[in-house]
Amino acid sequence: MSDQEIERRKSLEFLIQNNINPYPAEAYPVNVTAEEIKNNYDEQKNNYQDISIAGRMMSRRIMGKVSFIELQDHTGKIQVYIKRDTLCPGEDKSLYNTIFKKHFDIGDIIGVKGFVFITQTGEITIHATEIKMLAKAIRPLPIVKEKDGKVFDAFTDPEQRYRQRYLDLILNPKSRDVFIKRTKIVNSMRDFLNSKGYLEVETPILQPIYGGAAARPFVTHHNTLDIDLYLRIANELYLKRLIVGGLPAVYEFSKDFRNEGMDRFHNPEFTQMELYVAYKDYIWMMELVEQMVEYITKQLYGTTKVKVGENEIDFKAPWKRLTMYDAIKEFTGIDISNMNEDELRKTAKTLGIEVDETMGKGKLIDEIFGETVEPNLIQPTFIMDYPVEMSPLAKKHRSEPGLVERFEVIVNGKELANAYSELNDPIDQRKRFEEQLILAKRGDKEAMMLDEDFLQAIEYGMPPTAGLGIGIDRLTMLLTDSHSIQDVILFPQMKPDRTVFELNELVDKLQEAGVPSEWIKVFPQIGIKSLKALKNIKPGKLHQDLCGFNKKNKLNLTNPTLEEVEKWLEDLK
RNA sequence: GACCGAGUAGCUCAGCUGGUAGAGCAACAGACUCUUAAUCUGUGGGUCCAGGGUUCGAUUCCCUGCUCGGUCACCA
Repeated sequence: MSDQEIERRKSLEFLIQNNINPYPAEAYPVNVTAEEIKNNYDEQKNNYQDISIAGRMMSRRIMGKVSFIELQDHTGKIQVYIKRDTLCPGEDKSLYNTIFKKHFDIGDIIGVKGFVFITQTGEITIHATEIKMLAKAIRPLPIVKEKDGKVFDAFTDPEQRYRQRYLDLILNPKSRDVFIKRTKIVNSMRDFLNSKGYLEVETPILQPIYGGAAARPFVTHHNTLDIDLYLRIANELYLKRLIVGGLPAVYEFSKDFRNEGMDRFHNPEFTQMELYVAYKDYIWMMELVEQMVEYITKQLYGTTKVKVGENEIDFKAPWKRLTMYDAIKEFTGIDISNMNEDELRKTAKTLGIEVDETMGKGKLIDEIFGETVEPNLIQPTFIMDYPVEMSPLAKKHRSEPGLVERFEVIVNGKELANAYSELNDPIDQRKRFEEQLILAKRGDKEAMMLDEDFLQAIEYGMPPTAGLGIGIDRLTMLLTDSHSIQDVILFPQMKPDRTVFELNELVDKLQEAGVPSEWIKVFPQIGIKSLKALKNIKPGKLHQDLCGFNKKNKLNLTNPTLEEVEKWLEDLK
């Protein structure tokens, strides 16, 4: 424990001994927020003269008989003026002199009652008539200072920001803002879809057969049924079953799981919104997508223009539409629409793209597109008509052989959404699944499984349907100008910290060996933080270290005997 | 998965060619009744990520590991 933590625990004790509950149970009535005061206070009107507010004390300037603190609630910070003789009108000044000055700390959650005024330096401030401890913080908060919009000692370490998101939310208003925006984005998307009468549904996350996308799944096990289940990689096949069932339009905000690499665009669990509408096609869906995203952007910013990195992106509909072949032609000058596999391979090579013999026609086209076109599409663009080999769930193109009716939305060089005229021909669908099975046998770990139950469903007849998947994380990244997916997911996946794991393991073993808990706490402090460290230590040295630490730090613990220490080590083996 | 970079006080970071560490803020003691990165005086605080090696001696050099970041690869 650091000196500061020890000090705070002492303060905690002091409060308790002076009949001040550091964690009171009763509600604290709040009648105003920092933002409301700052926006609406008017010296002439003399409003906000009886306010009650609660929040976290973020900084403190003590000037003898007067102090200023910054109180932060969910809307922002406001300054509070604490004057000894206002707070303690009587003889007893201990609330100010002792309780507040000595035993309140930065990070404590407090309640303040008082009236608003403007200081000599012109800052809207609450003059406190009452302060109350609502929750004592016994761990010091990182200190961030600010002057004229410049931030000093900013809390920016990505590891801490993601592992301890609560600190990020307390200390970085921008981060808090991103997550508020994320919810607004989801809400306006839901409003948009509901206004059209579409039905929001829930489908299984645990699936006996995973499908609907090309990806490796997470596997889990159901004990009672004694079967393996997969965390869904998509919900497409379930939503389509609902279309078979006669629901005309269904959608779901779907947490999906993919057991693949992680980088700034990929988190193992992520969110997609999938939508299926009967009797529509992908042409119709393009209009819906551009309208929906335009609507969301307007709701969020009041404009369709958003700055993303160096670029200003305009989401105003309609968006540019290009077929995949035309897009490649536009960016390379090469028309690949009539090329066979060999010619495609040659073309790829001349463009400096690495190819190998296992790549089929579809894969080659995708590689060429990914290298030459995708990164260059900054403004929202529909890329239409993909090779059939890459899209086992999309309907064959109405006029172009070898292609399917599929589009992707590319924004800022990245895919944002993916949509098809859905394949509803059960014979063709079975054939496509079978082709996937062949790929799987050849070792493609992402090939789709044959879903017999799904095939059965569409054999009963599925109306022609347009389907869409849109990445909520990616959309949020775009609309909040976030560099990494971890900035738009509250608790992104992180590798567990090995040292924490080892420490827990050690504590468990020490408990088993009957070491008293007050002594267990000492072990890490004398440098023993893992079982490995304990194995190499001699009982005599351990005994010396423990007793020495006790004496040096005046813990006043009863020293164990050497025999006891020997027995602990014995029991650990 | 490959390569590169980072890990030092509660926080943000210095620390030269190896001699066991510094600053600001925070903390503690004191002064101060309108300050605002408050100020002024004084004090305490660190297995320099972990393990191993080279060395008389390692925070520093080398190797391995852990965690994070970046780039690329894989991947929607």
